[in-house]
Amino acid sequence: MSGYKQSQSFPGLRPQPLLRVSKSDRSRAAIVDAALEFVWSHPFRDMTVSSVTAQTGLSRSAFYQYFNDLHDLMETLLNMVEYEVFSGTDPWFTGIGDPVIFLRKSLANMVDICYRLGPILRATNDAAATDERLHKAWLQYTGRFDDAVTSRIEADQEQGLIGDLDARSVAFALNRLNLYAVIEAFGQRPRRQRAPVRDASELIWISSLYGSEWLGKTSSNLVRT
Amino acid sequence: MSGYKQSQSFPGLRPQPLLRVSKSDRSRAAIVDAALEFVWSHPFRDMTVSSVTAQTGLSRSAFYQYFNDLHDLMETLLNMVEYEVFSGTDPWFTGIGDPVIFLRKSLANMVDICYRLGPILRATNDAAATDERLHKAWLQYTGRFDDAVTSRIEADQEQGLIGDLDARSVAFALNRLNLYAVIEAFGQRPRRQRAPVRDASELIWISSLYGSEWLGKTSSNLVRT
DNA sequence: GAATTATACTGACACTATGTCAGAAAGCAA
DNA sequence: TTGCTTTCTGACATAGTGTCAGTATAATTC
Repeated sequence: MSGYKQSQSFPGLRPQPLLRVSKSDRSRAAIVDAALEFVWSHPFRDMTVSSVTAQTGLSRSAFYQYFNDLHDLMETLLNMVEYEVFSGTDPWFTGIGDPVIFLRKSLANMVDICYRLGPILRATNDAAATDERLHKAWLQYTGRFDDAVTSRIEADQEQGLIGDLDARSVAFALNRLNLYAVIEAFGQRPRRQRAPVRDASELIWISSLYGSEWLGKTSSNLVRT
Repeated sequence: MSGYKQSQSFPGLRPQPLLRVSKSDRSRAAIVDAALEFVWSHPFRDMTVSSVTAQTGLSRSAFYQYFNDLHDLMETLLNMVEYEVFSGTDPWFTGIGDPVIFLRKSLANMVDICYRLGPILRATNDAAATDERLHKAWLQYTGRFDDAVTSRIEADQEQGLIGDLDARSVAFALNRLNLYAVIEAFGQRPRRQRAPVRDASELIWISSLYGSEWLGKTSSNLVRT
């Protein structure tokens, strides 16, 4: 579904298949590393094929052995980010029990992960503005999030925990809040602190979904920095 | 402040100075019109200097008489949008009385205006990803909004209408919600309906600022489509 | 470990879009 | 018409892209 390649096949007896990396694998990884390095300290608009390959010792044209273009490379980074963020937000999506606790946990994880990956998220978003294919991939990424949040809201509505609201529209709006708040807060210098971003997210998600009376109630087991 | 040029000077007796437009003025306006036309039906990434001037009968190089580059042109569009959106959201920023009513009004206006200007907003945002100067202009634009919302929240906190929350962080988060929800919902095809977007914004802003108990109370005087 | 095959890589090329500039054309005043 | 100013254009240099024929390096086989 995500095109994210796990070292899936592992045919038993072959010796150390995970360490047996071809030159091709190493070059490709070097390019990805160089891209990660690059977006950490430069905006995407300054990225060129030369600037990436220069970090690897490869010639510019070697790049095209592994990726169709820069946007293709950025799609790889996007898939990495998506995997991480989805893992981190799992608690609320799948947790059983007091949903406010799980929501807090998911939001806190999301903020932490995006703090770590902020520049990548920002770069992939910027890159999506200049490429049709990557833009579609970005929409799919955000769309999957919208789906997951919508489902969770609808499930809680059936339990009577969330009132009568348009789950899809609210999920869409809340996700845009999170996504672009973290991109702007953590994706460029000077990077903001995590706590205020997280707290604002919590406040807004909880009060608009479960009602403002839930706000202070279940936070005792969470560490505030 | 906004660089938005009004026909400012009007030295009394000179005949019809408003109609006395130089050729230069007309050419410049033609380029702006062509850009507006363009972004309505194409993504910004497909915009080139040729594609814009072709609509005007001018040669490509004439463009540089009026703008430094495409991003300079887009900054003009951004200033137009900013002016409109700021005007529309004025009620909540300056209104005296029940703030929830004014907030509703401002959000509804904002959604209507952004529905009308969605493609322009989207194009300027996309363009900002590829130009340092325009990116800064964009940050200033959003920053002015953050300031205005923060002030209003703090004022209402002094009145005891809004509880103890970090005004700046919450303003930042809520503004990102609005901004990117309308960009995505109205800036590209297929465009979404306005009502669900507006209702979701209302729900989230009101419940997180004033508390969810305000939700249904003051909506009787507002038309729902 | 030499021979053979397959893979990875490179430099040169054609192409697109940009921004500049000297000079041509058009507008305007007297 | 003349002369002056504003507006516009075609030609040029530049930067980055993506391709390809051919070379170098790695992997495999004996």
